[in-house]
Amino acid sequence: MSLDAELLLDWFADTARDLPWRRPECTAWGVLVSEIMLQQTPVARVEPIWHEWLARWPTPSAMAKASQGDVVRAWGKLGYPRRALRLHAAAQAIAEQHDDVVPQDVNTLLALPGIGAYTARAVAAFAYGQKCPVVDTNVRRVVARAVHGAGDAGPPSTTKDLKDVEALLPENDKAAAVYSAALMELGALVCTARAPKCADCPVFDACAWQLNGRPAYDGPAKAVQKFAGTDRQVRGLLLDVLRGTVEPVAKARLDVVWSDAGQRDRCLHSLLTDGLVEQTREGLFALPGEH
DNA sequence: AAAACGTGGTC
DNA sequence: TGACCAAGTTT
Repeated sequence: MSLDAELLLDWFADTARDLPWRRPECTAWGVLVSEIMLQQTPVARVEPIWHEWLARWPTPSAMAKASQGDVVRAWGKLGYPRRALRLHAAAQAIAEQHDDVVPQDVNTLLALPGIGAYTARAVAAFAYGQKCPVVDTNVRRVVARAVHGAGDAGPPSTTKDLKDVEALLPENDKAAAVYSAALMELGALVCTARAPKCADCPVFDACAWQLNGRPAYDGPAKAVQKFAGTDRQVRGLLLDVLRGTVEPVAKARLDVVWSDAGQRDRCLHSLLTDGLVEQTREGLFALPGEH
């Protein structure tokens, strides 16, 4: 079972969103920044911040010169702010060890902080037009349905997932890279998690899920992430105070965001450990590297 | 290998 | 309204 590349490529050419990191003039650095920002964060929230970042830090070396605090503040409310710190560290590594050029090699990319199996291949494919399987949550869902005839993807298995997608890719490097983007776009726009728009699907006729009678997902239940009341929420509240000020603040300013002192202090400590917050000699708190 | 890690929109 | 979901990585 394989999906007709031409159908998907034609659909992509007609339907794909005009995203700034897909423009021909976008640099590899721009692609890398987009991929990090898009980890678990929707396109609509990434786009404006991406524009700000590329205008402010058009190259890895430009970002390498910024302070960690500047980067964390500019990250705003994209979420998972450790990504900002890791991207800053990656920028420094690229500037210092790779002549300010984003690496093309998957294994070299994998060695950079914050770059994992997905992002390394996304950069190789989308920034450099290489043929290599790019597997994200969209692609896993599309493959689970269209190829395996399941209702949804089961638990991830990097090795098997890469192999599944590798088998689908067209021979030609450039075509394979566009095909990878098309697979993701199909999952994002048509083959969605809830209420897939099968009537609009370019590979409807070849879809194993359709041919299989659209069975429901039968894999293990997916764990739902709680947020309210968790350390994640409290860390977010604490960091939000610091994002809003340039001057270091007294602990009392942080204490007001959460009533449970034990949880509050544990979270502040974890932020310090993560390097997202620093304490000044005077005992005040601030974003890192700005004082 | 499961769990931690932000934030906001949607149905 | 609250569960589910969003271009994952790290430990």
